Amino acid sequence: MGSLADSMEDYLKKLLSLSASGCIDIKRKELAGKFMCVPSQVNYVLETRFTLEKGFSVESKRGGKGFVRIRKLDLSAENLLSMILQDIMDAQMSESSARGMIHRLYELKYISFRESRLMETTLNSLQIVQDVTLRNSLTGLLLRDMLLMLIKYNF
Amino acid sequence: MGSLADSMEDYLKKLLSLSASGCIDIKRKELAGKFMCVPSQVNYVLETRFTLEKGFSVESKRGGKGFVRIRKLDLSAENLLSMILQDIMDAQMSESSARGMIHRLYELKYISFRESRLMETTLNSLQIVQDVTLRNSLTGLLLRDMLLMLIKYNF
DNA sequence: TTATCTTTGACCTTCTCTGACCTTTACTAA
DNA sequence: TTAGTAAAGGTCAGAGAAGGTCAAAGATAA
Repeated sequence: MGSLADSMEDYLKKLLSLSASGCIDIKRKELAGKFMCVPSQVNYVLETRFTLEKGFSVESKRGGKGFVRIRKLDLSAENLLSMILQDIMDAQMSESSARGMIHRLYELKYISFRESRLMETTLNSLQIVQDVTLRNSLTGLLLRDMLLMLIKYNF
Repeated sequence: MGSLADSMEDYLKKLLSLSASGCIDIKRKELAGKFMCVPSQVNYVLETRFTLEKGFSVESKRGGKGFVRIRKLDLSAENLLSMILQDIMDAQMSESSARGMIHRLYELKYISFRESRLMETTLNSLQIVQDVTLRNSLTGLLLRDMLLMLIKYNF
């Protein structure tokens, strides 16, 4: 069976999916109690599973009436396009930002899972290019062209 | 008589064939214990017998509640992808034959139109690689990895 | 005998989980 | 008001639990 962290992740995601607003408030200590672990374990789960990268935002308040609020972000199309535009404008497209972009495109359902894997596979294969400069330009070029293609054939 | 590696291979393949999902999770240390060998021997078996080329995918997670997951991929003979795979397994590939292959895959409905465009875009971008040998190896590698990916994430 | 395949073991990296200690906030008694 | 206190939540380093790597030694096959 999965780790405690995994179950806690599942539990929170289930709560989130059941909530109409895509937002839940929890008590750190209560949650820890329910899972019979130390409160800081909750932070561990939040830091590893509910990151911005993964499409969540977490805010909290300390002290009496404190809480931890978890939100499922739904990135708007405008946000995404502006981000991508920026990435493309920046001449240098690092491999990691390329991967981030691919992931976001998938999350937003602009590309299918297979398409995202196809794009990532390309990045992987490029790793055998020794010349870093060549590899980086290839990465940028590839992402750009793929995006243009996707846009052309109707996003 | 067979080596330890051979028996371990047989054992794992039997487990796989008994599993309805074609997927098993094992504990590296436990398996090593069962065969009275060091844990790294398990890695040796996985690396030599359960490769992507041989139709398996292996993923794992470290740390507490870690695991090694072995999947049997569909590489059956009637699978066109696997036949194509044989052709290009270790060879270089010219751009034109790569394009032909992509087109065939599309015609046979193994890939969508967008997917075919994505793959072709990659070939286009590779054109900036001057060194023909490098370019052809990259082309072969890319096609191969893309096919393996398509097989891995199964239809 | 040489080349290839197996096996081992020392050392490494990643992931989880815990506990001690810190900071912030609401409330309340002076 | 203000100072103090209790009740949250936050941080961080370290321990423990997997799995991974690599090179060298030991077998086997050609």
